Amino acid sequence: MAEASHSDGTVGKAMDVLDQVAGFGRPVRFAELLDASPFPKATLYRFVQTLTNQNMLSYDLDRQTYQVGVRLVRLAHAAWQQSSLGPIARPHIERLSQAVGETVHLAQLDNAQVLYVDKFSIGNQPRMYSDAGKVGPAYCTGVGKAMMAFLGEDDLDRVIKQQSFHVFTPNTLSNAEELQAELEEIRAHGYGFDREEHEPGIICVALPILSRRKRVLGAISVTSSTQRTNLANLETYVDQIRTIAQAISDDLASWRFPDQAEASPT
Amino acid sequence: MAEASHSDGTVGKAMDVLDQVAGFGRPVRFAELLDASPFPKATLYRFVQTLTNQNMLSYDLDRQTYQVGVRLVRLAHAAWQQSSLGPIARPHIERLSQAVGETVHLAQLDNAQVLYVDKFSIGNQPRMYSDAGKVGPAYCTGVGKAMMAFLGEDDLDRVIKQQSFHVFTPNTLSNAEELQAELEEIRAHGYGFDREEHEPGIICVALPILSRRKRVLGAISVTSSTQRTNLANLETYVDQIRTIAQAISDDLASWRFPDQAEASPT
DNA sequence: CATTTAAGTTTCAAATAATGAAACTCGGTT
DNA sequence: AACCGAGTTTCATTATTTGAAACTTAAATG
Repeated sequence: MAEASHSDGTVGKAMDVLDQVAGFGRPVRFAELLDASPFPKATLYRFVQTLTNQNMLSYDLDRQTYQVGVRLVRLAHAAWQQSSLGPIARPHIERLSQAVGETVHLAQLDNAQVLYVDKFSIGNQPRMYSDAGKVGPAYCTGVGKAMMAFLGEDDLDRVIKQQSFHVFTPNTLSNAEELQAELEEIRAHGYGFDREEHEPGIICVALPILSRRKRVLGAISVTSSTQRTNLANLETYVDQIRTIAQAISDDLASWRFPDQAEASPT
Repeated sequence: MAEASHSDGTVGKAMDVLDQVAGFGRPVRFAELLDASPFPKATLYRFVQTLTNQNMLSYDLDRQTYQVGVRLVRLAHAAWQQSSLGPIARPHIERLSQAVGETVHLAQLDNAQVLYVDKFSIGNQPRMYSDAGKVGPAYCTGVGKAMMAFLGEDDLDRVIKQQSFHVFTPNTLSNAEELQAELEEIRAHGYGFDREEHEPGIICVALPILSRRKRVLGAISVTSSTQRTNLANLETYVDQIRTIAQAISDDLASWRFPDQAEASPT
């Protein structure tokens, strides 16, 4: 699952351990972590101790398992509010979702992955953290490709190198060349599709959210299923989505809070 | 705002820096951090660099400001799902909220503070991360007092020591003795109120969620305003809330995932 | 446009903290 | 009673962190 760079000393390593625990997605024993860890026993042990002290992990005495700690929820509250498009975009995507009668996703790039920052579904209430915070592959999602298409050359190269090109469906793009060609298309049209590339039956149309200086801030998609609709029909939403994307970008700029880097470092 | 223990080496210090940035609640310049930091310039500088590399912070090149990074949102997604009552409790509190027609909060203890893990309001859609992840004082909220009342003696002592006893309203309990007396009451009745102790006009009734072994897992409250209702009326919900609290506890136990420590460490 | 000042960045030897092999402890087996 | 595996601690070695000071911008001022 491609851990981050090992070049950041002790703190970087500790963050890798955090990721590792989060990756399990369930309470995990020390020995399980050890098996999957590049660190020797004593070293890993101390990391886990430290992180637990810090409430970044929590330890279940009875079951002797570690989990990601609640301190992160608190920090994430700040992160979502400060560092994401979430709070600014929310009213817009809500309006869009209601206008088109489909599910709308808002995503940003985190490392080389798509991070879903918000979602508005028709009908059911949004599921708090169970949707926001989710990550997915960039090379086979509408939002992922829409963002990649508008990255600068260096960033794009780095991001492409980090794609796994795992094949999920018959339509999944399976190598960098196919992806590059697709991105070229998207750049030309200004929008892109997900043609059941990640999940069978799930399609979407996506547009990037760009800053004034044409930096990639995020992306919005309108998602549906092949049962409900088709690509040609989704394409009719493009103008509406573009308007919303523009509105979000404008809001961001005027809320004195614009043009954040996201989608660059390391 | 009471940083964590300084006893955890490099990683602990780095986490303190994270908290500090999160505490600002807005993009912040290096110099601002430096002013408020115990660390010398070069040291703080390197921390901020490292955290930025790690995507725990993000840096806005144009404005030269730091913010909490999106990687935290990803981690929090895992934390909320794994380490909180959130996913298990959600259907229950939704049902409760609809039954009583009032806002329901779900909270856990994080350090000595109340951390709101979920919320269900009547009428309006929940505001994702803007509610979940919020923290508040324990000594003057219904959920806070309900949890404290059922802590073990050692834990309780530690938590009380960390309360600030800031006076928000004429009804705010302003010292440890008053609080102890109130907790005694709550222990006797099995539930507690917030009598406009935190915000004028806001009242609630709260019950703890206890594990089989009587450990404090969290708390639920039904919140309203003095305009809409009064304490006597809220009290009529106690049985319903108790049933829900019990149901959450049972679900937790059967989902093989129970009795986590939360509300102990440091 | 030369000068000052503040903010941010880099350096480097000394001080400190991290490292990990190995030894130890403690339940639970065989 | 010896064994085993999981978890924990030890300690000399090694590598990282530390922070005062020097340096580099970039902007404000005379």
